[in-house]
Amino acid sequence: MNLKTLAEALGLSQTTVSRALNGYPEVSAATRRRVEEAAAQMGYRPNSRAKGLATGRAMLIGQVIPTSTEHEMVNPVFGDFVAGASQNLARAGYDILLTRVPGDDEGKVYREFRARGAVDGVIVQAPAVNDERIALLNEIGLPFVVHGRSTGVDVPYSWIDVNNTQAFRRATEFLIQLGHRRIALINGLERMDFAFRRRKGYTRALEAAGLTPDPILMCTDEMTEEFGFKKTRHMLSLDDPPTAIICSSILSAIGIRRALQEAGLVMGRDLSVITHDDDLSYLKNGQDLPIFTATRSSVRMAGELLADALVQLISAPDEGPITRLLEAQLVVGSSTGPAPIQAARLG
Amino acid sequence: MNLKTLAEALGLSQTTVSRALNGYPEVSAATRRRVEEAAAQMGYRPNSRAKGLATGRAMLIGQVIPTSTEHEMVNPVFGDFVAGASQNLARAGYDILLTRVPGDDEGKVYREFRARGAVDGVIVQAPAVNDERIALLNEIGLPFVVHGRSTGVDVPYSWIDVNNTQAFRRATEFLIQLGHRRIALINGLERMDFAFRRRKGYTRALEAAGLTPDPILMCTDEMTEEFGFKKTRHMLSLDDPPTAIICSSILSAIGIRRALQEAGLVMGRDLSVITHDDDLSYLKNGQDLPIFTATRSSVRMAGELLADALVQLISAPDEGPITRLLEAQLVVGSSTGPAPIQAARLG
DNA sequence: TCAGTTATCCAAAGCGCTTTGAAAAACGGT
DNA sequence: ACCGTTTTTCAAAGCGCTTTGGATAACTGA
Repeated sequence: MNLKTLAEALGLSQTTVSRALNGYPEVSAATRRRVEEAAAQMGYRPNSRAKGLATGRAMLIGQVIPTSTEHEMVNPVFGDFVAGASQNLARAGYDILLTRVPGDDEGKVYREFRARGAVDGVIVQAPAVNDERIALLNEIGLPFVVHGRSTGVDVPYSWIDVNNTQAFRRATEFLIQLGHRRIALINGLERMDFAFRRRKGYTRALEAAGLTPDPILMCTDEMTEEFGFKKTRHMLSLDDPPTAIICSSILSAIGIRRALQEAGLVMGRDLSVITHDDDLSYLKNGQDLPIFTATRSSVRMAGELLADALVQLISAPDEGPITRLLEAQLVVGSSTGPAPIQAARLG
Repeated sequence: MNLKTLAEALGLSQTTVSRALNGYPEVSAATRRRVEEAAAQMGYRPNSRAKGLATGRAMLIGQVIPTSTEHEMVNPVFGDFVAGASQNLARAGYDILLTRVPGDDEGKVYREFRARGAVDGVIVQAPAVNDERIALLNEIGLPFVVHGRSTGVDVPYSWIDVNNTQAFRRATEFLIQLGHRRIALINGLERMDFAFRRRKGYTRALEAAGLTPDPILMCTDEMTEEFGFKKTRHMLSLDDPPTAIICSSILSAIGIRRALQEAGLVMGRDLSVITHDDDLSYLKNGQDLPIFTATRSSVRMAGELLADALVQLISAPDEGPITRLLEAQLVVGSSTGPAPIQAARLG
């Protein structure tokens, strides 16, 4: 069923049928209804590629699957993010074109997107510090929104980000107020912008309280469960172990919990833990009674906001970049408590 | 840069340039190289939509984001699955078209895919028992491969599945051999085919050992961490609590661990746990020293296999359905051990 | 040299839609 | 009845590619 046969069946021209279905005013109400009914009844849908070719728009948003090159790990927030994004993109008639990067060259994919006219815009995930993708996308003129920011890039671009610095600063302050002095940081890869900023917030809070950040208590890697486990186990074996840990991912926080369990320690009493919580649908921290004290920010909502921003950017490219900074919520659970007495005295 | 300008720049016809780039024999080696070099140098890429319109193929595979309608939860295996699938699809020149289902009607999306010619085939996730999507896709003639099977559907269709029945039967037998008699099942939603089959395997093993499955020890829901936690906590409070639990997801198994920790019990000693493990990249169970004894099957590899199968199915639709049953590996970790003495005696 | 192949290239049609520019029909006012 | 407007409809061009059916050029062997 294509436009031609539908038009013939109705005894109308393709022009009229097309206009009737696309809401143009140059068609009588009666004809429009007749066309719409026939289209619905015959299950007519305009061919995507033909429509795209004629209009010059793909109605597709490009999205590269965010995998770390180190361990081929897929970002665990990807599912929730894309669910949020595609929900709002769908409202505007867009679908997501998902692709994987062969090797390491995401820029190549973007160039190809552009040259092939495959997508109308892209969402950029997991920006690094000084991320070179932003300059590239600006250069080739493909509309894009970044999920996060990139420290060191000072050309204007559209982004939506969580205030990571502030979130981890507050979390650290919270622990300091509870009497903690030895506070560890189990962070993501610090060439990633979010991790870089979280460390900054952590460090600033320590320094503001007159504490010196201790390199022994700071580590950075891919945020797996195992990473949290191993690092915690190691830190507990130190001469002067931490009384609290701040962690960048709930998955690693689960690893922390496992290490504590193994050591026979009670989380929240013997050692306090605060984690960032992306509010993943399959790993809820609990609403009323959170397991972990956490800096919470829904990644799914971020997906929705990025989708809206990108749609707007595509429809009005000259209105300048869209930026939005989201504040994470500090939710207090049972994983934090006052610093153990002796530790507080020693500190 | 389009074909026309490229052809003009080369002083050739569009036909020749197109043929040169697509590897047709009717073009001299010298001309071909000249064309290829110019195309590379000028960054020419054929427009996706124009090419698709001319060839009648979209070079896109449809994929609906697998969210449960109940809790809007995105399937946690989705990221790894799609990473595997898109890797192998990319090799054959396909990208993934990702879309969300408005409301609950996935069939509507498939019909639209077909009518719009938006995709060349689809991957069907999370089949239920008697899944009606299979009949629909057969009816509308859209090539598809199912990730899993659907008990009760007896028309032929292509699928790739883990042998869930066998996996859970073996896991249950393993526990029985360790002396366990009170074995609980924390399962996924049993209208899902995989959960239905796992329960079958579990039940069969019990019955083969002369044990009667106890409804009190069987529960089914969305497989979150919290579900594992709450159910375990509840089961531990029973008069005759289980000495072992079989669980359908490593996330829920983590919840089980938390409940045990809370109750002051040691996993593997006081209570044994076996979980299914999809070998998620962000939640590794450990290779040499697995945390959980598990029935392991890589969902990423499943994605790769499904991609290959679908590509083949599209290129040779008449060769009949492709089916493949994968055996899960039983890996023994530290979460299982002999049944506690008194429980074994009582049982 | 010339007819018969074969290698090489091309003009034009077609994929299914939108959209421009024009024509036909309907309308309103005199 | 007639003319100027407005409403309604349409034919045809164009989006950028592939592919069919020729045409031309370059080789053969006699």
